Amino acid sequence: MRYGSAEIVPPDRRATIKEVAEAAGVSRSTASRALTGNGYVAEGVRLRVRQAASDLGYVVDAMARSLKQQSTRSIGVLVSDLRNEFYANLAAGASRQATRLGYTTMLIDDQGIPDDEVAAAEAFVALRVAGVVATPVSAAATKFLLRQRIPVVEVDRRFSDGECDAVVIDNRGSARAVTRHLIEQGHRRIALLIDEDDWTTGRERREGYVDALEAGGLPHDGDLVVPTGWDVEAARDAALELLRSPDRPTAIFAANNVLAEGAWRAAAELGLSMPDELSLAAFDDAPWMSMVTPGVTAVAQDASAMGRAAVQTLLERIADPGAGTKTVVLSASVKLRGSTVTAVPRDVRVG
Amino acid sequence: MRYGSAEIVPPDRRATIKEVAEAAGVSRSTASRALTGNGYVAEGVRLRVRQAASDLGYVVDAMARSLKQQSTRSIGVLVSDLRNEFYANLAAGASRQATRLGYTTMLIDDQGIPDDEVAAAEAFVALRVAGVVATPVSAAATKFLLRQRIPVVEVDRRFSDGECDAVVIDNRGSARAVTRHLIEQGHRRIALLIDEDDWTTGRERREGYVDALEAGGLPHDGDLVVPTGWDVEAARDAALELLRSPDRPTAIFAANNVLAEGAWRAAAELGLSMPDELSLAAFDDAPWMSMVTPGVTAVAQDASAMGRAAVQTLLERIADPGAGTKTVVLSASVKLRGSTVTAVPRDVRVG
DNA sequence: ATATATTGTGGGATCGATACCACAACTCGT
DNA sequence: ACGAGTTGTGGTATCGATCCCACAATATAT
Repeated sequence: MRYGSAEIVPPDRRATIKEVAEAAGVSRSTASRALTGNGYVAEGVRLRVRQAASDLGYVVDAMARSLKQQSTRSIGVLVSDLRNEFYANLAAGASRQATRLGYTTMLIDDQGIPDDEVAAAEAFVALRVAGVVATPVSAAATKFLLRQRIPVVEVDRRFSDGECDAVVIDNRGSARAVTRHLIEQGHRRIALLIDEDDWTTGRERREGYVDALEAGGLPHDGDLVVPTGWDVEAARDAALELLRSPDRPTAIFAANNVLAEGAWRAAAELGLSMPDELSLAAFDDAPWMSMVTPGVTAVAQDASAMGRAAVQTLLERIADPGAGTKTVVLSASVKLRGSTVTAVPRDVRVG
Repeated sequence: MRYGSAEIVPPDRRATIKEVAEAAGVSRSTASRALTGNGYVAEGVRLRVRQAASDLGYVVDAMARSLKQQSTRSIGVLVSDLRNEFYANLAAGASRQATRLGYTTMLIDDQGIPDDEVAAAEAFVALRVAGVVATPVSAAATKFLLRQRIPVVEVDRRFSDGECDAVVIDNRGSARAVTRHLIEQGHRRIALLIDEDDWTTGRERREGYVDALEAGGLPHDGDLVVPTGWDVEAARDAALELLRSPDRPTAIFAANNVLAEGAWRAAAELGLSMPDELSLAAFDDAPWMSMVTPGVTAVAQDASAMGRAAVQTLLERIADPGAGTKTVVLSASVKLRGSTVTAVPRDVRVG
């Protein structure tokens, strides 16, 4: 872009609406109306202002705007670990939906650390976000946000039941369905590999597992519920110990994809062939589960859809702050694969 | 929290510094100094103000602050597809580093769409971010941001060479190393599965591939460079066709993890055993590559470290806008696995 | 005792955009 | 020709926090 022979150099200060107004020969009020479309402006003037704005490379200052308007078009998204694809997909779904609906997203990864979660909540308040979508790791952040009158939607798990909206899947029902499937395959000793009991996810998955055992008339053997750490190594170690014991289970139900990876590695290490020597089922489908041989039976949750639904719910709440809280329960499907069956039937849908 | 017998209800308006000042019996100026720590405040007064702020649940309005200060403590992160774990890890690394250094992150997923990328850039300008980290899909967004005097760090690939900082890995060298490895395994017909040539990533990986062929005295057969779409399906189809041809290659080098998945599925479908009937190597290590049997040889880039380095570079640039642009080249390692070798040696480091 | 630092506080302008209100110019019906 | 309505524009206060500057009060030096 050249004017005469001189290269255009951008000014060192950004243009303000005042400069746009002067360039167009109108007042700031008129310029504002021309650019935002709120209020009367003659067509010719509107064009002149638009042209001046574009010439000057004017971009509205969202700070000044939202300071005046006392509201922002941005939402906060708080997830526990972006490197875990479940959260990444959730964030992607939320972010895209927000963009689609004209909101910008402030994303914070709190690494599952409660203190960081509260710090993130404070940052969101400082930024005056219109609302927050969070996968909570404690009740503190949500409480803090709600006290500040900022709408919150809890996703995946609940810490503030009834106090805010939520988007979850039917953990209990899905866990029950998978466990029932294992029972139907003839298994009598089915272990549950689980990392926590404090979150609704862990608790409900465990309840579903117990439900199915009871419905199937199987004893609920406490030794078969194996608590473990949250990472692959811990899960692998726990699974190794479990599978080396004399009365080892014939099937393992891993409560999430990380634990499933640990179990898978343990089984591979011990040379146990699936599904005959050991069956494995997981909560949370992950790409590798359909890449390995045999594939791993898993409950597939659409994390991206959860993110979308959460943003949707949040914006409805923003539009109507007075409405009663609601919980959206999304369905999940069980992907049957070679780790539990020899002839693989088509997907089963639950929830 | 109860006072007397009445439940405390939060006020419907958020507290401002003026209210904090009044509660503490000081002026707004003093309250500001007490809270920010800029300027003189008597110790007793500081405590009184802090207490008042905490009682009122005061949280600073970042909008008002940055409007006055004409600067923000937030950066923009622009990635192409959060569902792709490469970008997710990159974003996680960037986000965490930013948080660590006292910045908040605005994350946008532009889905690899140039128009969305430019829209995202405009949103960043409106929000007056201090800088932007981006995996560019065209030159437009970066140019726009630079014209607005907003520092940009391009990550993974370059569109604005020399005009801004960048963080990349040694694509050419890594591709050369992998291809050389395949040649050393005795392969003479090595196909390159690649989805694009317009980005520095694709171009350099291809150059590295060609380098190695030439160095190994092999003919550079154009038919062995297979262009394909960017998704798994397209890659699988291309690989299927390639592997069904009468003079099929004995090795495939997939230019990224998505294409590798397509190739893997194609090989599985055709029942080709690895590494004897077919060898497969990939650029971009993904979790499934170490879960499957045999494992897939791959160039492992530390996406999280790239994100960290990008934020680091960005903040240095913000601190010293006048310095010459720099390009940070991170190293990558080649993970040798069963898809190319029978006895698996330890990792080879390149770059 | 007076001059000079030091310590501490408040007043008021400022950042950029918006939106209410007043008002001007013009159209139209009677 | 006059009042009522429509169309269009500008002046000004405002959002919340910061920070420069003036200035008061006290401490220290000469």
